[in-house]
Amino acid sequence: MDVTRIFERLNEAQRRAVGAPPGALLVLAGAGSGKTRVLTHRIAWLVEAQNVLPPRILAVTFTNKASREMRGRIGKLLQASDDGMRNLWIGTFHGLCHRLLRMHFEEAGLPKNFEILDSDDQFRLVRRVLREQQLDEAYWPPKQMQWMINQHKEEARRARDLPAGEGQQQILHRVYRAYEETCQRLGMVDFAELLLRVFELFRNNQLLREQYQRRFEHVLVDEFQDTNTLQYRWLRLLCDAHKNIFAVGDDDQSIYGWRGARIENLLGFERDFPGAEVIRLEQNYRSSGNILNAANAVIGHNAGRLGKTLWTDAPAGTKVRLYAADNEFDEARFVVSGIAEWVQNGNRRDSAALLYRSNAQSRVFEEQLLSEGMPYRVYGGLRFFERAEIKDALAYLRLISNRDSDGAFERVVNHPARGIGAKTLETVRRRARDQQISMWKAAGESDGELSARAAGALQKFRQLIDEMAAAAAGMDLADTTEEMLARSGLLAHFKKDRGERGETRVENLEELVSAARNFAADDDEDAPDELSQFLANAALEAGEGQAEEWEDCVQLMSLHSAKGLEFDLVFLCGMEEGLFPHQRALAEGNQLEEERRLCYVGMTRAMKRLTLCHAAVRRLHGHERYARPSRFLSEIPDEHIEELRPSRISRIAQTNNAASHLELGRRVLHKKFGEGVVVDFEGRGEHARVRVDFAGGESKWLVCAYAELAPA
DNA sequence: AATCGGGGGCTTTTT
DNA sequence: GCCCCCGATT
Repeated sequence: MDVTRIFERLNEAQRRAVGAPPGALLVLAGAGSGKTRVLTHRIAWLVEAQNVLPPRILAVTFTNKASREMRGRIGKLLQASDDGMRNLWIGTFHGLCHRLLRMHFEEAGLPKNFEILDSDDQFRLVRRVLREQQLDEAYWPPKQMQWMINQHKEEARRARDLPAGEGQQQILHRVYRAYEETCQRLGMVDFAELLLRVFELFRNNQLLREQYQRRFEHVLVDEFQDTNTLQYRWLRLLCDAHKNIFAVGDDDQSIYGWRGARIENLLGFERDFPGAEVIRLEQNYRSSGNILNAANAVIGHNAGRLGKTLWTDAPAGTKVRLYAADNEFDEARFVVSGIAEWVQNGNRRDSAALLYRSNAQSRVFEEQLLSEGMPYRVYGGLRFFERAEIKDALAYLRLISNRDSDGAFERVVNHPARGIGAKTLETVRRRARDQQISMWKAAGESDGELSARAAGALQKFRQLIDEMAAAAAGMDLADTTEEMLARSGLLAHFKKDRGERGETRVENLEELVSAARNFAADDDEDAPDELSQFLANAALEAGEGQAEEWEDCVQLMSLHSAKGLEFDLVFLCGMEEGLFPHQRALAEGNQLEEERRLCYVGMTRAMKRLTLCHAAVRRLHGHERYARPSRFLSEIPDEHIEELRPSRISRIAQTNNAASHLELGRRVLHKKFGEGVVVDFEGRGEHARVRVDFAGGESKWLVCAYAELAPA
């Protein structure tokens, strides 16, 4: 056991964290401070220096990607065999809960073959429940109902825990209750349910709780600032006996408040775990000095931080560049030419990233990149297992695996078309509802209510699925998938769709076959069959946004997607008030700090060069908008900034002292014309003129020196 | 059953 | 202004 090997590549703070005595420990890990390194080394230290057995350790992450990466790094560190690593539980909250529920489905009150609903499946089920409850979707938007249900679940509230309520409340609760009942009846588990079930299981079952509290003697959590209420309660329950929790997070990088993440979990850690130690990792190994200091200055404007100041040994490097574009096209031209130059200087394209606040901004950049012939990759959008054709194929597989899967039945019973129309389905649906049976079973009953043709079509469909299932029994997963694609007519359906869209869909379906071929199922004796595992995996891990792209590409993504990544060259675009910080965040009032954290996250992605851009004019929602530069820009001290082109906006002020309050987008008041907005300017000194769009619809050029424009 | 067009909406995302 | 969804139309 060579403990020095574990410590030798760590700095002082990292060592303190890795070698801390058991107990509650909060590691505040700044951007680029070696967070994953500390987590992985902590586990190595527990195993090698403390002789903790790997099955005694539980490590929780948020994304599959993070858990894969951690598993890989620990494997290398421990030089453990695959078998040794299998005993080490590393996974996402949802993945771990799924595993626990598979093992304890009975105690959790679930059928053995329970199915996982992804967000889309859940949405469809909610919509179905609404229809069954005779509620008008226009008044009760399924999206909002879904949100409401998840909200309750994340606070560990069941429908039965809610007061009866009145009016709207009463109906909401009725929907929630009906949704719960339907899920239970059909053996469906949505994402939040995975966690809630295990939480309730541990809470209500003392034996099991104590068993797992003993088993997982050491609990480690990554991205702790992203935990929601339920996840945090889940963790506390699990650690209740020993309080050995090693939580790593960064309050400054909390950017998911809008989806339930509670930064309070991090801020209140010392209160919830009395005697907890807090260690700060403040040495940054990523960015050069100017970039880091600029980012520090921005985040310094947030109140209510736990407090941390990152520093670096690295040289100051180039200053943060600031470009004031005329409009979004100018911005795109500037950015793309900057990347072209970077590439000409011998750098890789994929070391350059283009970051923005909202995905819609990517379009202009894409057009420019396309016209310059520069390969790029846009992150975001639908992921592999979320694509319609893939979900269609999965629905067939789900039916093969479980005939009672109503969601799957509804999705493909008439897709491709086989003469089973809306009327027939309505009858089947009603029958299923009345008798509390699945649609599959309802479709199999012949009570003479349906026309012979409709009944025949349903029988044919049932026969098709049965045949596919029978064939599947003697085949492996990939062959089953291939057979299903052929027999169902799905592949043929998309093949006759000429054009690019159909082509991509066929490619995706073919890709699904290779995904099935490469799928490594768990072959424990108590593991579910291969197909069930594949389906669960598809729900829990939606896969990459695009088929793996090996070409060296410029990276385009939202600021949120960029978290956790790093690039030599970063362009942070669209830094305008209203866009970033976003209008909706400003309107909500308390969300400015999260926007600022997002800015901090974006800036700290850059290793060598960071360029910030804003445009004076931007077309947004069909209107030209004149926006002031983001307040975040003015929060960066001048000493770290190099202005590549003075802003047109500040030029108005520079060229005309008398009109220094004038800038594009500013509301002004004119004695005669009333209130308006400054939309353009020209000239300098006493000749400076501005164009003002007045509220009455008139647009006028006014000479600043005479017009006496007052701020509105 | 596919296609057209009107209407609404329009921040960020993982599981 | 663009995109997606839904309903109506062929």
